[in-house]
Amino acid sequence: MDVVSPELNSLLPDEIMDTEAIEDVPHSESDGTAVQSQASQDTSVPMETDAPMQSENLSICSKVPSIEHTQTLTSSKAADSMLTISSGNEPSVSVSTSSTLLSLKSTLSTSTATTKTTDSVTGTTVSTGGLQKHATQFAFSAANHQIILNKVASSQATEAVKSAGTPPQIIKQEGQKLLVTAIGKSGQPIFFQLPHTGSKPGVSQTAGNTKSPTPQFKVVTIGERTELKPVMASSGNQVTTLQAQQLKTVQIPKKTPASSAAPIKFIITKTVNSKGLSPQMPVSPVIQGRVLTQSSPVMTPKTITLSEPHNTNMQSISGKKIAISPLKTPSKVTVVSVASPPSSASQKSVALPVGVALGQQILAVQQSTPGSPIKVATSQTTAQNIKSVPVGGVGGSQYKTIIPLSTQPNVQQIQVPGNRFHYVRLVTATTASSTGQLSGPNTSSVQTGKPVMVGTGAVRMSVPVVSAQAIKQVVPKPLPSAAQVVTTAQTQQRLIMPATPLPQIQPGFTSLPPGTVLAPAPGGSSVGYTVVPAQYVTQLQQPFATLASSSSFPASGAIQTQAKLPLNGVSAAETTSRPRKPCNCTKSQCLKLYCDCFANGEFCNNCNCNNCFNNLEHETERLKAIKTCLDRNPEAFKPKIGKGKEGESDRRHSKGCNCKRSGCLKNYCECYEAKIMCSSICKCIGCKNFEESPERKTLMHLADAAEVRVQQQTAAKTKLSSQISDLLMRTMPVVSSGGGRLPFTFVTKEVLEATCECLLEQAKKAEQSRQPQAEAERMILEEFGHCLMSIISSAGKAKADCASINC
DNA sequence: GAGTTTGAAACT
DNA sequence: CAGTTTCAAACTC
Repeated sequence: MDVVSPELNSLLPDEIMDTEAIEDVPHSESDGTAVQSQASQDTSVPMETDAPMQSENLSICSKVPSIEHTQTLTSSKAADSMLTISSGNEPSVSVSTSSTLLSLKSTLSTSTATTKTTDSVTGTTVSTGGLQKHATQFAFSAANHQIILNKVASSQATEAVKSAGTPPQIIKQEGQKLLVTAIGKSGQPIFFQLPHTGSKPGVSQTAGNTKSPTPQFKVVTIGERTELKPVMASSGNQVTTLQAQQLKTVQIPKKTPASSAAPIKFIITKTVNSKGLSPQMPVSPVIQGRVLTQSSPVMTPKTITLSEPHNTNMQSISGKKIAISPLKTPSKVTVVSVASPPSSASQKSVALPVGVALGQQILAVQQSTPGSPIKVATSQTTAQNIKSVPVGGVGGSQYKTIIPLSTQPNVQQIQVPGNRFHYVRLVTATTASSTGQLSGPNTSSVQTGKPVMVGTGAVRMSVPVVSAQAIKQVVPKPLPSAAQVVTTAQTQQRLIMPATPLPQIQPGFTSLPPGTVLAPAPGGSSVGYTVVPAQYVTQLQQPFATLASSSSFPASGAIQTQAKLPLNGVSAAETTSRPRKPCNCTKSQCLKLYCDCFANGEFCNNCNCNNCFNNLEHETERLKAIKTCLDRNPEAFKPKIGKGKEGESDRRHSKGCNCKRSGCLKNYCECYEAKIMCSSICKCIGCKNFEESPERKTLMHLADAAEVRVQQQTAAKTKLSSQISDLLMRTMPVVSSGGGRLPFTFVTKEVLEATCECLLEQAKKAEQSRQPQAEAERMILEEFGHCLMSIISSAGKAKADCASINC
């Protein structure tokens, strides 16, 4: 799910802000997508943070008739994290984790066979046994570093939990349950109850209901994060087989005690098997897991990923849109299933954004010191409007799901085709995971409540915004010496953002540049924010919608690791690679719009600038500069190339150029640079950048010709290189085989001179004997033949000698 | 790579 | 709002 704060929405380009495709859904049908913490009164709660929380309890309730379901959960252990999500009819997700180091890889297939997977590193075992297609629940338990994923009756699960001595937080979600209890160190089991039944609210699901709707989304983040993860849920009656395609993700970044325990990251994604698409086929969940990270012995962050492949065919959702109301009602989140046919319009998805608000409503996420459990309860009153709008006018339309920033803890970068700007969407793990399965073979629908991204893939996946400290650690250029980045083969750098309180600048947040994300500073709910450019996310190469926790967020410079989990079918490198010209600013400190990096809402990275302040180390100055620019021009950070008026070209410069000498046919001209023609709003002099301009045509023709020439040259080079390589490959065997050398290699200078002397001597001999010219030539040629034979003979002999030596 | 040109941004 | 200055990218040599 894409998230853009209401404030940022106002800054988004027209493409994004286009609300034509918005399908607004009445709030009454949103099934309680709102999520609000009890402490939501604190509007300054950071949107997201990886603050050094040792524990947290989250309760997200959707479709709760009354506040009674909104509870503040209390964790008895400092290291425990608990998140409870419940929707109206008691569908719920409850996750509680301890500091147990855990790596899990499991797969819950549709078959009844028992699957047991043991992680080779941690020995964590996940087994799924006796899974019945009709079973409504399975218990996912972990004890002593062992997670057992079983499909059990709800009662069994409850008993198991009780036996484990850890009262689980059970959130019933219509048609499914997800219950996770504390893992680990005390042997508490983890239970994931994922009932499939479409039973009525409050009714425990029973096995055998094969037609029950599949579990809805799940994004559960547990750990020491202060922000709450958005949870996508749907009401039971509206769950259809199409929704079975929903990807379900549960992220449980678990922060262990700072001493030696490693943070735990749970990433649980669940997607119904494609076979479940068939109405006749019972839908069975598939859970896949993998160990995402392994880090240093001191800190051993481990990630449990339970994922169910999501086989959503994005093609099928073309033309469908997730309607999200943009800014009108920021406190409302409505996710409309756009994939399903109108006939199945009954589908509803409930977005339960658990994300931390950015200076807005949303949950109050309290951060406690290590050892002090945090209690966070959220209600659904702060549902955010979400919209999906077509963006980009090139290469087909794309849709972006935008919801207020406040509801999403994760960011997802949006790249609009033809647009230099890069936007950050706050996305849930569910979103990220779902997009990762775009190529899936199935179906015609998109789960409700899921973000829909249709397009050519220009929409980039993102990385979660982590705590300010985390971001700061990996600030590319201004990286402080104390910063540490430790990565392993599967670890990921994390951002450490500064905790600089910036309350005085917060008013300016109402109009941040696009591509900027506010991240809360750790240590408090109202401390400050860090503006994180969208591009910065990719700079850090964190194309994963996973949230990691760390054991020590305090300024100690904790090492952060992030597991790599390719999303959207794109590898990390592919996802993160986005070429950008480095700036060369020398006087502006990269805090003025002269700097392209700054103008694009990006941090400078690998630039050639001097005295750069466009980084996290100078966040205060940067924010001030942003505010200054916005004061001067509220649209300063809007893309200059936007939609034109009716009947005009889709793309045109928003302000028009003012060229005087370039004829608008050089890159000095912003219109020309953007490969668009000047429009009526341009104030250029001597403009030649119009449709019928012969100069422009000539220039374009030359440019095309040059491009063709370059391509041809490249092809020629490639071909030549290939031929050379081929030739070498042919000759190499001759040379290398037997260790011999070709005869001609024996024709050295000395041999040549000797041969010539022989030939001359033969010529003298013929002359002295007064032989006819023909005879003389014959004698010389014969001598030449003798010489060649000698050379060949010598070569052969040397080869034989060499071979004998080698033997 | 240094110097020049250019036009947007910033400033007055 | 207009004129001027500043700035960095584009361009030229």
